[in-house]
Amino acid sequence: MEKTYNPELIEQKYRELWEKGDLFSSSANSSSRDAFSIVLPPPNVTGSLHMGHAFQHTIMDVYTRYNRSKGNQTLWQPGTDHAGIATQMVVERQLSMQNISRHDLGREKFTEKVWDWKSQSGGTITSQMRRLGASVDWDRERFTMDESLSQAVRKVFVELYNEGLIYRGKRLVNWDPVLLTAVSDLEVISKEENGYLWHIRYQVADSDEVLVVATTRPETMLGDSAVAVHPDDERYQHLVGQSINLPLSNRKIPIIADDYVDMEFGTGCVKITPAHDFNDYEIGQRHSLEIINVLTHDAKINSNAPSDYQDLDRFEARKRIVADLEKQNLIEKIDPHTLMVPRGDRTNSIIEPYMTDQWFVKVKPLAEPAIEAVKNGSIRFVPENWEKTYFNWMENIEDWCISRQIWWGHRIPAWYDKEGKYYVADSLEEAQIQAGSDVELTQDDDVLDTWFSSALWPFSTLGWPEETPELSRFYPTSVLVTGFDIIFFWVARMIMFGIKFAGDVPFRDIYITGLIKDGNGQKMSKSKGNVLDPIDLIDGINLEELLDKRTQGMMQPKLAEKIKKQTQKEFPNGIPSFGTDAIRFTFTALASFGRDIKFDLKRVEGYRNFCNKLWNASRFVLMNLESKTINHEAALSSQDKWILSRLQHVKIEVQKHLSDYRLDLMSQTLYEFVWHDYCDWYLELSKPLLENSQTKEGCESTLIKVLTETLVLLHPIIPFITEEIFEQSQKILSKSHDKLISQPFPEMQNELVDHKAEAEIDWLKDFILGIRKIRGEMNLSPGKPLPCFIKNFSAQDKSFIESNRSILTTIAKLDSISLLSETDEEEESAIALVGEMKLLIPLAGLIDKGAEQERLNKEIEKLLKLKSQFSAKLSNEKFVKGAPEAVVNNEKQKLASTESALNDLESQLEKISNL
RNA sequence: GGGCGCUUAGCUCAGUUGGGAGAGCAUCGCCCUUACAAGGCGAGGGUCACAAGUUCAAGUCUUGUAGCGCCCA
Repeated sequence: MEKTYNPELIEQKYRELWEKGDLFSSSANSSSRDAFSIVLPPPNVTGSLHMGHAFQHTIMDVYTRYNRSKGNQTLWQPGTDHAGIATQMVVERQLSMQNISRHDLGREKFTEKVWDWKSQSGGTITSQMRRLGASVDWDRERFTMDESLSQAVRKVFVELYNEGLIYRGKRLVNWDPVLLTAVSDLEVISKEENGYLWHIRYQVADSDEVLVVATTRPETMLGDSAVAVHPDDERYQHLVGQSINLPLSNRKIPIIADDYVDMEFGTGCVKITPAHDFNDYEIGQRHSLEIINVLTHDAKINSNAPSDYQDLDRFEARKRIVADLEKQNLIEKIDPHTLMVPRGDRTNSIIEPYMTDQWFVKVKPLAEPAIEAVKNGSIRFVPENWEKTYFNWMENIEDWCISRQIWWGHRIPAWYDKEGKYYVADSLEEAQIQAGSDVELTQDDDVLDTWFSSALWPFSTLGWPEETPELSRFYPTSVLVTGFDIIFFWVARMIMFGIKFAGDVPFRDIYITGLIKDGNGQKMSKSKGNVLDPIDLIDGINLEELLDKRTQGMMQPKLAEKIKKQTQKEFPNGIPSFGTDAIRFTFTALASFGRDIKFDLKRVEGYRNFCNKLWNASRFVLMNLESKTINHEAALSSQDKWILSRLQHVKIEVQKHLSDYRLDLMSQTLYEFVWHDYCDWYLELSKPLLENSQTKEGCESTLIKVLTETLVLLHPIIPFITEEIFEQSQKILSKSHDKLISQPFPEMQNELVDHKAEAEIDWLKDFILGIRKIRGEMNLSPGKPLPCFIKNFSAQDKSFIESNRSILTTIAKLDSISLLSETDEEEESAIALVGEMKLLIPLAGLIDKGAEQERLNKEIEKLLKLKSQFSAKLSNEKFVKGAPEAVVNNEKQKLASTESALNDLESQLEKISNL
C-alpha cells in the first residue's frame, strides 16, 4: 500500500471501474425477494449541485449501497427537471446581452435555444454526482421533458380535466409583472418591508361627513369598489348603505359592513379593491362588488382608470396620485408603516394579485386520500413531527394554479376554436375529433408549472402509464429523501398524484433532512456569497479562485466587496482538498434530526483524518499479512475474541441506526469502533500477539476478518477508500477480483458474541489505563520501563495476569509484574486500582512524593463526592422502598465499590505521607 | 394571530421506555514509540436557559417565563 492516503487517485480509479462494471445497475439481484428503490429528487437540469444536494445524495447513496449489499434488487433512479421559469430566465438573460428578446426569436426558435443551453450545461449535475460517488442507475436517467414523461403529463392533465379536477377560470392569481406570468402562491415570498400608511379622506356622498381610509397602496384606489367598516363599529354604523365620492375617479362607491375589517387597524375604514387584493376579492364576492382591474399585465395603469394616470407605472402612479390628493387636501396624514410585501422568488419583483384566465387543479378531492395515507401509516414522515406541517397545509389547501405564461415547459394540451371554446385532449388529432374536422384549432400558449411534471416523477420515471416491469417491481419506492422546504411544492403533490394515478402511495417513508447552513448558521445563498461548492471541498480551492467564484455574475455587484472581505476572513488560505470520502463522512455524521445543520470545515478535517487513520491501520494489517497464508481455523486469543465480539455489536447497531434514519449515530458507531477499539486497542494488542507463535495465527486471521467486514460496513459512507483497501487486501489474500461494492453485508454472528472475553479485555484495559495514568500525571517518560507490584488480587485477577503478562509488559511498558501477598511489605508507591486489585509503582527515583499525594487527594475528593451522592440516595427511605430492587442493588454496589476504592486510596495516602 | 422547533463543555452537536452528564473540534501537559505528527499517551472544562410541578429519582415527563429560529396567515 502507498504510504500516504491520496483520495484523488483512488476516487478517479473507482468512478471508472464501478461504472464500467455496470455495478450501479438496478438489474443486479433481480431474483431477490425484496426490492429497494429511491427516486432522486430531480435537480434543475441546468443548475449545479449545492451543499444540500450533496448532503442528500450522500444519504441516498448510503441507503442504496447498503441495500445493494443486503442483496436487494436496488434502484436509485436519477434524473433532472426542466425548471421552467429558472431556465427560461437564464436563457433570456443570455439573449438580452445580445439585445435580443425571446419575442424577437419567436417561440420555436427560443425553445430551441433553451434545448441548446440544456445540452450545453446539463452535464454539470451528472458529473458532480459522479464525483460524489452517487451509485445511481445511469442507464435509467430521465428528464421531465423526455417524450415518455411528457406523455404521462398529458395523460394526467386530460384525465383530471375529464373528471372535473382541472378547470379553466378567471381568478385572482399571483402575477409576476416582470416575467409576465402567473406563479403559484408557494413561489411568492412575503417579507416585511418599510412603507407608508396613507390616510385618505373620502367624502361621504350628499353629506358633510368624511371617512378617512388607511391604505398602503394608494394607487389601487383607482379600482376601489367600496369602503368597508366593521358591522359593530359604532363610529360608522350610521354610514353603512350610503356611498362615498371616490376622489380622482369621480365614481360613487358604497359603504359596506364586513367583519373582515379590523376596527383597531388604521381608522377602521378599509378601501375595497377586489381586482387587486385577495382579501378584497373575497369581500367583493360576498357583497357582489364590481371588479375593476386598473393594471396592465406589466403593472401599468390601464384604460379603466382616468386618463391622467393611464400608462403610468404602478409606482409612478402612486406618486402622482398622492400628489394629486395632496393638492386637493385629501391626505389626512402619512405614517411610516411596515407591511408584508410579496415578491417573486425568482425575479424579486413585487407580485400583483391580478385577474387572468388560468388553469387550476381542484385540490381538495385529491388531498383527502393523501391526508389519509399519512394518517393511516401508509406513509411515514421521519422525523414524524413533519406530518403536522403536512396536515396543516393539506387541510387548508387552495386550488393550484398550474398554468404559466412562459415558453419552456409542457404545453397545456388544450386547443381553442375561433369562438374561444376549448378542447382538452392528448393531441391535436384528438382535439380535432372533439371539435370536428373543419374547425380551426390553436393550442393554448401556456405551459404547465414544473412541479406538475415533478409530481409524477416516482411513477413517470418507471414507465407509467405503461405497465412496465420496473413499475411493478419498484413502485411504491422505499423512501424519499428531501428537505422540508419542498414538502408543499413537491412531496404533497407526489402523494396526491401517486395515489390517484399509480394506485398507491409513491413512497413508504419520507426522510426529511435538515438544511445545510454555513458556519454562522446563515442560509447559503449566492447573494450572501457564502455558498460552498461541494466539489471545492473535495478538490480544494485557493483563495483567489474562491473569491472569483463567489463574486461572479452577481445580481447586486455592490455586495462584492463585502463578500470578498467575509470570504477572506473565513478562508484566509482557501480550502484544502479533503477528498470525497471525507465530505461524505461529514455529511452522514451531521445527519441528525435537527432542522439546521451548520457546516463546519473543522468537521471535514476530522473525518479526513479518520480516513487517513483507516488507511494507515490497513497498511499495518496488510504489511503484517503480506505473503502469509491465513489460517482461518487457528485458535483465538481473548483479545481476538474481544474484537470479534465488539464487531458483532457494531453490526447490530449499524443496522438499527440505518433503519432509524440516524446516519449520524451510524457513522459515530463506526468511527468509535475503528479508531478506538480496532486501532487504539486491538492493533496495539496485536503487536505482542503477532510476536508469539501461540497467538500469531489467530491474530492474523482476526486482523483481516475484522478489517474486511468493517470495510463493508463503512463502504456505504466512504465508498472509495474502502474499495481501494479491499482491493489491496484481496491481492494479499490472492482472492477473487470482486469489488467491495458487491460484497454481501456481514451478518451478525451470534456465536462470536463473547461476554467472557469482553470482561477480560475490560480488565486488561483498566490495568493498562491505570499504569498510563500514573505515567501521564507523574510526567514519566512513556518509554521508561517500570516495575509493577500487585496486591490484593483475586484468583481471577491472578489468572488474567498470567495469561496477559507479556501483553501487559509490552503495552504498559513494564519491566516486571510481581505479585505480593497480603503480608508482604511494599515499597513507597504510586497506586492505581483495578476493581479491588492494587497496582503499585514504586516511587523510588521515579516519582515525586508530593505529586503522588496531590494526585491521590484529587482522586479521593472525586470519590468522596460520588460516595455522598450514593449514600444520600440509599439513606432516603422513600428511595429504598419505592425504587425497583435492581436499581437499589445497583446503587448499593456502586457505593460499596466507591467505598472500597476510597479506603484503598486513603490508606495509601497515609502510607506514603508517613514515610 | 395560528403552527412547529431550538436553548447541554470555549465551539459544533449526541443523549432512544426517567436511574452515577457524552463525542468531535479547541485548550493544557508529555512524546518523532517502525501503521498513522492528518499521530500517540494523559489532563482540565458543564447549577443540562430560568422557574414551578409530577416522581423515591428529571437533561429526559407537565406547565409557565425569557431568548432565538422556521413555516403559514
